[in-house]
Amino acid sequence: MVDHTPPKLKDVARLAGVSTATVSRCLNAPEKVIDATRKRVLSAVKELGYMPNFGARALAAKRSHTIGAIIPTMENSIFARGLQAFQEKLSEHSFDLLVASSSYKRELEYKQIRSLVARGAEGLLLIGTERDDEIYEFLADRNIPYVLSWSFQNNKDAPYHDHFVGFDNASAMSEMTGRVMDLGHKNITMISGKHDGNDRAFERALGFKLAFEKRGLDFDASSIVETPYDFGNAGAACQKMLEQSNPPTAIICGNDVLAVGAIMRAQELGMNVPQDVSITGFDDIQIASVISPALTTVHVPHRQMGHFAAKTLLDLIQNDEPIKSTKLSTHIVDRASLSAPKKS
Amino acid sequence: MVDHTPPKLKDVARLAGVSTATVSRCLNAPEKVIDATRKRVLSAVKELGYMPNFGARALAAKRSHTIGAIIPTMENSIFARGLQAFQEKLSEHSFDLLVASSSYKRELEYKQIRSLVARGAEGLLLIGTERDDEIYEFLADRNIPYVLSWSFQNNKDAPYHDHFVGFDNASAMSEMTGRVMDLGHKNITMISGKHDGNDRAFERALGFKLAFEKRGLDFDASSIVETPYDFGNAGAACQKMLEQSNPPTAIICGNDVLAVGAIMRAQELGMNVPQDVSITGFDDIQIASVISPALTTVHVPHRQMGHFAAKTLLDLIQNDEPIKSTKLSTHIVDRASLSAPKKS
DNA sequence: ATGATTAATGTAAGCGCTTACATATTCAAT
DNA sequence: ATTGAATATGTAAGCGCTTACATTAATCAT
Repeated sequence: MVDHTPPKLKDVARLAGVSTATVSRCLNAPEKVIDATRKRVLSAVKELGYMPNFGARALAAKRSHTIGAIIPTMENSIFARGLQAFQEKLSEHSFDLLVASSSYKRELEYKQIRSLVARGAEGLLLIGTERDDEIYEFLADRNIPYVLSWSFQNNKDAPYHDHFVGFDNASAMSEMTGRVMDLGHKNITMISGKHDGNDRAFERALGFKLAFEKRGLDFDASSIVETPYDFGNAGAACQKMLEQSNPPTAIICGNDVLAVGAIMRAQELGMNVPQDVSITGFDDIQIASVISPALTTVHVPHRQMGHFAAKTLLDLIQNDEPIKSTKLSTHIVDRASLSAPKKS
Repeated sequence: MVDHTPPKLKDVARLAGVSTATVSRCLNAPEKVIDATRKRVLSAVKELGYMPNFGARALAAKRSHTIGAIIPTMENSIFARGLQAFQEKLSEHSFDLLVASSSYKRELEYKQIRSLVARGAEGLLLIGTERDDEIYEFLADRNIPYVLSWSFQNNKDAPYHDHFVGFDNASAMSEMTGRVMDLGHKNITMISGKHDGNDRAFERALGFKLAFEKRGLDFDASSIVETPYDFGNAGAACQKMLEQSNPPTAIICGNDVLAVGAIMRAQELGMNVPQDVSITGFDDIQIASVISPALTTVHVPHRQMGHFAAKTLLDLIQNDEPIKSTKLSTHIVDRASLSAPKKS
């Protein structure tokens, strides 16, 4: 029968003939231990297959080497990619990643924030800004660093305004809308993701509106329709728009999934994209280049965002650097789903 | 200045006028405490905003309420979906999820397995079987439950043969290959993912071969080419096959990403899929239904797998049920990329 | 050589919980 | 009332580490 209790610090100390303090130092501050003893200790560690107990270590040192992330869902590839990059960077610095998903539910997110903090997360990655002040106060009270990602806002009054590692959804969408207008489209509508609890969706819709205002054009609020994040709903929204008496010549979508849903439906309805109707996306995920016609969309540097977010958090925790937002840039990827409207 | 040290169990006890033991019981075994006191304690907890310290709790109770998952990468949507489902189920049972990604690197995976165990993971989700016995021994030694997912094998000698929650890659692929043969294809090749460290890829290739053997057909090993997991490489492999003197009428791909890469390249080369060449996939991810022609592929119940894996692990940990494999079933989704070969 | 510094190691006091065990309280049955 | 079992609560000993402080060894200037 094998011994089922893992070796402890004390066992290592005994085998190496030193005190537990010395073993601990070997592991956490090797420079404080003379070469000869360190070698002895390390070989004892190896011989016993010793691994420090996390709970004990966290308790004694008040450090967990853990960072938490709460994302709406991993199934959305934009988050998955960012999270992957985030984790890679953390791993480089031997931090572990605790993941929770909120399914876009506000209360669930709060619960999870609290839970991760209670679990000793030394920092948090959060998506967007839509949450009660209470939560930001909680984080501030406990002195827990956090970054807000996939967003960027300039509201200097907000308690979190310097915590962004993201991009400006509104101006990116405004730029895309401007591009569409420049091609001569006059009748443009938008299929937007649900705004509730999702400031990215809201900001993108805002950007759409901004483009009209910037050019002094009339903006009709009913040109935006909100719909859940999937092909079917986007398709339905698209069909409704196309079947109006005065159908749009361009439909701007809040993200690539909606855009793909729209394209597929438009094609099912016998329309030609982009000749009959142009359709644009946002995010530049894999399907954007697979769909035919390939999707003209806004490229978002998801991986870069994950890396930066990790770096920022690590700097805050390890080097005590002050928090500071960083704004990443997006750009439009020209593909085939957007063209000038046909003359008629 | 606000108080920066969080409240402790002792503070709650003092405020409620009870001992720390009673508070602890209120939180962990409420039925052992009389209603009146429990109410008093809970209101004290709320008033102070108390949350138990994870490290201390883990240390004292020798329980972490944490399960670890090591997946090749979250960027692959098949894993992301499964992981999401896995996490949801864990969350229902108030277990937290610790995630690490191995980037398909064996040594990295070992390191992470050890690290997660040291962090007190009470169970582990692992992908596939390709690893040294040493690791399985380590897990057995420490008595750490684990499940192997995305695979299913019947090798009764393997130390892990009863730890599967997955599906049989080989027979699923054999079935798909059979389907292609039934349509009359004689010259069939396969684009496979890299086998090294990836038993799923290996098993799928094996299934391809099995289909030939099952029908007593000659199998030419050179009909399978291994290629990295991306559009470009799949496209290159596809092109090479198509430019042979005797090109295949059907190309079976080890997964949907490879299949999509192949389809796109075939179309670029001016070929018509499926008239000139049929192409099939495996996994049934989102792009499979977006690509044109829509991909005929093997549907894998990724979410179901995640749920089951979580359930299995939870049963092992909480109810001490014995480990037992469960085999999920896959099925072929008929879409447009596969048809009979054209007469010539 | 000698005391003063500095470097290496040891001693032991927690970190904030859980839980076995001891004690106090309740309550049914005599 | 009295006893005893059952129930509720309290006491205090760890859990396995880190680290301030004490001690000892090594180094150095004089």
